[in-house]
Amino acid sequence: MDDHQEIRGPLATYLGRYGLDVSTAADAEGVRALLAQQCFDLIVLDVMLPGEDGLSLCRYIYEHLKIPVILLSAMAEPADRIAGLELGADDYVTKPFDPRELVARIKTVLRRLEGAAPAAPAAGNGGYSFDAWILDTSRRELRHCDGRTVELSPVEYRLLHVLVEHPNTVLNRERLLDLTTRDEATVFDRSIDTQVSRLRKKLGDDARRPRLLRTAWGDGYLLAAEVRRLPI
Amino acid sequence: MDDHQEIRGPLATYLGRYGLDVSTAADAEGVRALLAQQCFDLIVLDVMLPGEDGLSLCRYIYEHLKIPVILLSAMAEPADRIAGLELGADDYVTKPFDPRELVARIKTVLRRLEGAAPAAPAAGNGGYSFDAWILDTSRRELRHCDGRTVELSPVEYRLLHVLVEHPNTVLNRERLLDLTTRDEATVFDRSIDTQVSRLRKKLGDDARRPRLLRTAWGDGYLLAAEVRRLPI
DNA sequence: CCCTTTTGTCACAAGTTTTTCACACTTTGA
DNA sequence: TCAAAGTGTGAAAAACTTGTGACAAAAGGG
Repeated sequence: MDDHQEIRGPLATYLGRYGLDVSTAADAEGVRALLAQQCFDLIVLDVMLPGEDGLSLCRYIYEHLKIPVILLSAMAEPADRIAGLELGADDYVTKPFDPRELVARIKTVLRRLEGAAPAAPAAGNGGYSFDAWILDTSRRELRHCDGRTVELSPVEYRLLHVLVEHPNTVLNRERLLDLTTRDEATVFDRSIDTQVSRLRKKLGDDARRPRLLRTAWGDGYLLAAEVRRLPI
Repeated sequence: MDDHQEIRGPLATYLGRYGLDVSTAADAEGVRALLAQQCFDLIVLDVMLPGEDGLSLCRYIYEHLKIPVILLSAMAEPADRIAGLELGADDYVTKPFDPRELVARIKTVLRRLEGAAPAAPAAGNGGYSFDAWILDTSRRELRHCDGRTVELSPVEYRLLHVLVEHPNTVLNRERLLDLTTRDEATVFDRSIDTQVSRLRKKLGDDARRPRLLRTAWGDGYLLAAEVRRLPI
């Protein structure tokens, strides 16, 4: 996750040789896209990214995902390093550096984390990520991987929650209504359509050609996405 | 725990000023003596000690005591740092260094540990920090990071305390009432709304678009912030 | 290709829920 | 006992949600 291909490629290869499973991205947006798709144990992040600042991304990761971050930077003053560490980074390595030292520092961070492993299950159960979205079930909000959050009404939230718990599965209207409406108020089928429409709009899904919240003609709807449960 | 009195003294004083409780020792034997007497959260260790090597002491501490260690050393080659980290050190700082960076690294190591550990609940009565605020539980007051303090009424204080103990979690009115009212006086739900409104005003939160004390429509309220327990 | 069925969307209104306020009642401390 | 601060209450206002019906668009079947 460095901004220079010349560094990023070889570094990834090098880390891979140490038994680490590595993915790389060119900029903050790429990192967020990766984060939405899979879980990571640790993130190595260059402070100088094109576009969004590495530091702001670091803060986001610390606050929302709790994945350890090691910051990389060229010519960092002590003040820069302090700022990075106080933002939630777990280490700060200044370029140029010996790649073996980076490996050692990665392992040190991971070692500490494993040692103190049993993460408290108490505070909320994290959430789900799918496509470029994160449904944060403890905060009850929907966040895009670019950082913006989208407000969801109670029914929209419940609807998305149901969909996300049954991804790639057709859910008929009756089922969706049962799972969505709180009291057994008799509502007619079509109200779900409206809610789907509203949700699609918030997800940026085009109804003509929906990518995520697809229509199962004559049957119901389904969320077409790979959903991951997030720890936290 | 540095071998030079000229450094050790001032450094201890400096660290003390950051709210850290510090003991010092001149050599490995002194460290071992201290370790036998009391518990430490973290040890800062100079590699070049008279007598027993700092590295061997570090290994001992890692293997037997599991107390985090930050190694200090003058003119360390990457190979030295790697060796130190692989021996179980949690960080390795090369002299000369900015003392503020050392403080930042100490806090980072401690934070990493706290986050993973099951966090002792009762323990300290220090306080909590969230957003730009500090809730001082020993003084029962709310301070902004710009220095000004805000007076809280008893109920406001209890409400904020509850929220701060369950951050990023939706708490319904019933729950908030249970945790907020002292005696089981039957109070109706809506009184919480009033208190929330009053608290929001003091936190400078706009009710139209609350940033911190958010409304979970149809459910309750939640504090949307990263909360940290403060030591002291 | 046309007709029927199903779905998408919109504005609107009804219904809920929340916010805020003044006021009365209670507690606290001098 | 009195004043001052705190707190619950009810009501009114504001904000927001959500079902509905109408109509447009799309899909499927013959």
